[in-house]
Amino acid sequence: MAGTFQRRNTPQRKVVLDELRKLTSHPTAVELYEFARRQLPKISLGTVYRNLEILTLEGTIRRLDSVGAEARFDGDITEHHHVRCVRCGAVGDVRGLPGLPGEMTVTDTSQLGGYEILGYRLQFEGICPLCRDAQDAADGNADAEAG
Amino acid sequence: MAGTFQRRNTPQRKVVLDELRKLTSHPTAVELYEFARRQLPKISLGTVYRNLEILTLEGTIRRLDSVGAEARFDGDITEHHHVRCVRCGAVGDVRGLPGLPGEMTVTDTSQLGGYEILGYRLQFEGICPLCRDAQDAADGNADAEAG
DNA sequence: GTCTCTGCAAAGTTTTTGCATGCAA
DNA sequence: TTGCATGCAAAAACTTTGCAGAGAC
Repeated sequence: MAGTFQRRNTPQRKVVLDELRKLTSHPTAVELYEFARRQLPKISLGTVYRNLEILTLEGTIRRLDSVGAEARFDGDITEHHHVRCVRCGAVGDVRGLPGLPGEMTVTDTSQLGGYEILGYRLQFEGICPLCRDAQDAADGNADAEAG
Repeated sequence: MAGTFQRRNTPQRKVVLDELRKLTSHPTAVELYEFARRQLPKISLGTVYRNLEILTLEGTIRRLDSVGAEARFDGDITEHHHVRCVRCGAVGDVRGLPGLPGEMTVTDTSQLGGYEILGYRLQFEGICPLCRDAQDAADGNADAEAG
């Protein structure tokens, strides 16, 4: 039966989890691999992927599929949503958004195509502070080109 | 300058768009390619990808990055959200959800990490009717194993 | 005739997997 | 000692791109 395997606490798994929890940047697997290599130079990308999958299935971390081409990972599994910068792809956190239902209970599935709803994710799109600054700076020079 | 090119109305582009609009299954590029080949046997997957990108940039169709590993596409660009089946990966539509804010206006960016918000997507997760049926059937035999 | 689009194929990117060995428990 | 996990590398899955010829306008 699935789920009855004995999980082992290897240094690789610990480093992957520790590094992910240290980062607030929602890194990709490859980015996390680079960080992990600083502590375990021989760790392989395959191992990083395998541990990320295990930790995701355990519910220890969260996988963000919705933020672009590659998956990103979040060591913070408390309730929150994400913003993705449409310019640079950075991902930030969104918490306690005013005006949003803290919990949505959907009992009428007739408008859900018969799906049984397990949960939802709110995914914002926007422009991060750094790209806003860059845009503001560019706007100062853009008027001449607009005509 | 970008955007000044004259778009041509090729049969390939028409077929890609027509097939996508016929389907409500939010197909992947490869799935759409299979459908398109029935009308244009020599169409290439690269052409399908290129046209999907063009149509997306034009705003004629919608690309769904948020529903799994591969991108899916939606020929219906009216306002609606999506449900993804966590079992089989199918994607359904969600419309006029009661209790949801039809439009969210977020002016206080302090809780958004300084991001300028452009929009949002609501992404549901659930179990589709087919997988529910399969689960119900399986539950009848699962009691013995639970103990 | 011009210039975008196409088919084909190669290559790029991201993720998974096979296998022999390593190591946590 | 047992068997899950690792490193390495090949492969799979998905998407993009270069190029010469085709075809829309």
